Amino acid sequence: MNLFSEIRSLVIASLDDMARAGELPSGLDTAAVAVEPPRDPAHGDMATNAAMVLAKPAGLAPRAIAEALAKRLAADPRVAGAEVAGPGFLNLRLYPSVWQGLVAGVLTDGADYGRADIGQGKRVNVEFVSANPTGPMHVGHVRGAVVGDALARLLAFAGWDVTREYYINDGGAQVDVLARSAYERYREAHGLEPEIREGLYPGDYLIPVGEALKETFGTALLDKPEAEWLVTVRDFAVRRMMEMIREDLAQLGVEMDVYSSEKALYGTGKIEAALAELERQGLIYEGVLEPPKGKTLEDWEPREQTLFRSTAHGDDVDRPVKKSDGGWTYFAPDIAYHYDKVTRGFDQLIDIFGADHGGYVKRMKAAVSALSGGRVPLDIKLVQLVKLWKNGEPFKMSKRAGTFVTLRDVVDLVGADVTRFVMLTRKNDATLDFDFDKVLEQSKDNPVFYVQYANARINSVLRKAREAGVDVTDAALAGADMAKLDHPAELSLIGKIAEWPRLVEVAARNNEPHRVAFYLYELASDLHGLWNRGNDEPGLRFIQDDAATMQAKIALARSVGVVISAGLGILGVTPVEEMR
RNA sequence: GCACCCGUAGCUCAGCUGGAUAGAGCGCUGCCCUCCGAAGGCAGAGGCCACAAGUUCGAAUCUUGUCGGGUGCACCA
Repeated sequence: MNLFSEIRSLVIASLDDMARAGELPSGLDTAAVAVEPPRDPAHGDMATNAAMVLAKPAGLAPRAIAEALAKRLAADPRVAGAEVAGPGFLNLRLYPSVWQGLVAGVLTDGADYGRADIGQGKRVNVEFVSANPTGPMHVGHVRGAVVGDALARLLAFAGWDVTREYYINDGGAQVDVLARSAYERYREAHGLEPEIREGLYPGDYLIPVGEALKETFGTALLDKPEAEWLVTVRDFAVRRMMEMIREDLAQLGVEMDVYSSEKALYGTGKIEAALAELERQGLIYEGVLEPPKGKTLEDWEPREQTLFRSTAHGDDVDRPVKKSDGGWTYFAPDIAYHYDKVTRGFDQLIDIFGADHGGYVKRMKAAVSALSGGRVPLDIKLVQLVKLWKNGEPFKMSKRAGTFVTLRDVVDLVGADVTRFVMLTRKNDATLDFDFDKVLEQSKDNPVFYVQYANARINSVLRKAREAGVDVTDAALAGADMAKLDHPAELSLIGKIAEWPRLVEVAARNNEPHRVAFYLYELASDLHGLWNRGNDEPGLRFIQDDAATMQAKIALARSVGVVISAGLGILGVTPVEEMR
């Protein structure tokens, strides 16, 4: 059930007819022909730009095409009117019965209403969070986690085969720091004074790791040189951190399909294989980089390094893949990891990065472009900072971690549903203010509440109707006499419902789950608006004396509920039945 | 110095991958509130879409430049 695409099909078919009749040249590209809801309701129900898009390739005046197209469209039983307007817009009005029929369609489709197949089953890999396994997740990670997960749900709803993936950075120096920090806690567990030197991780969350080390290894690791315990303690601590992170993610309702390890790339030939592929393409060479201009590097000295010619794929400078001591740079395993994703057969890759990694985008895209021969597009979404506020002041400190606010701090204070919704009330590249007081406020300017409240109201009238003896199952409601929904305010609400499938497609095509949150707010607003009008105009209330009328009104309310549930499902938010 | 992101109402932000008279919430002004479900409702004022050129039937949206804010810039992930 997608009214806009149905009418678009009608427009395309009519254009084909015109071509056959010689009114248009044949073989015109109609890809840019759109059927959209007009901003101004006075412009009818739907507008198409067909005439303007085709005017130039057809060599005809837009208004001439529009006139001819209007004539054909007007012959369709769904079309009540087709008028040419402005520079060549074609405004369509549909018979109310078409809109009314949509309500039944929504109730029949149920949770599948709005589901799209623009992904055509293509395999997409969404990599997100990928927090270092050195501590609990903090707010900075939360937004990335929510955006990534909601995007994954959105793409699945739009017809992609989605894999959610977490890349564990367990191969670098920071996990050695973790090991040393955990070792001090291990000593502490044995009653020794821990030395949390500068540069180690001071958080309390390592205390239980120290205890666990003591339980597992007893005194065996005490008073030994670092070389003897480092690997053991590191692997142990990383495993514990990943367990903790999984629990953190579970608190948010995020579940990964795949965890990939950076460490697992070393010594397995995977890095060498990825580099060999680049080498084969002549993209690896020994060279010396220019020092960055305008930035003073006191210890700069020209050095010959192994470089990846990323400039051949759109980067600004070539990037080193080997350090001067011969070891891999951090970029090398990342190349290998993305090569791995490519070879696993994904048609499309998406990375969610923090905004501070913006400088990393071009080189990563260059690598994927080279390694996939340009076949696999990589989209990188940068997620901006979240500023926390509480009692009108910036909220910075955590009881748990000492220096940063953790995911659990946030979820404990406001709950997972509120956290998720609020994280999606800005587009990903805009900074977001997260005010602990505001997000719990029960008012119109709190979108979470406003949308949930709409759903609660819908459930409320459903309950009342059920008590009044109306069969409120979707199947029964779908059979209601929708002709009763003839008020402009009701038809306008149906119009909003009709936009849902389009919204899903646009949001998915742009990888922008926040659009769903904004749409839900608008939909809720329209429902509340109709509800409020019912205060003055009893005829617009959902609860009616006449059973047949009530059934139709309830069907409308329920169809809004269907969309709210589907939309919240994409955001990963549970719809509430009642406001406490 | 270079790259990327951003600049839309007093404030916080949407804006459909180029469409018609640019929207929402807050704040402000004026009315209304014994109404299915309270946590308000209706209406109004408020804009050179940072600025300047360009592309075309048409630009907040695309291109270039300027200004302003943020982020990142061998051998740390």
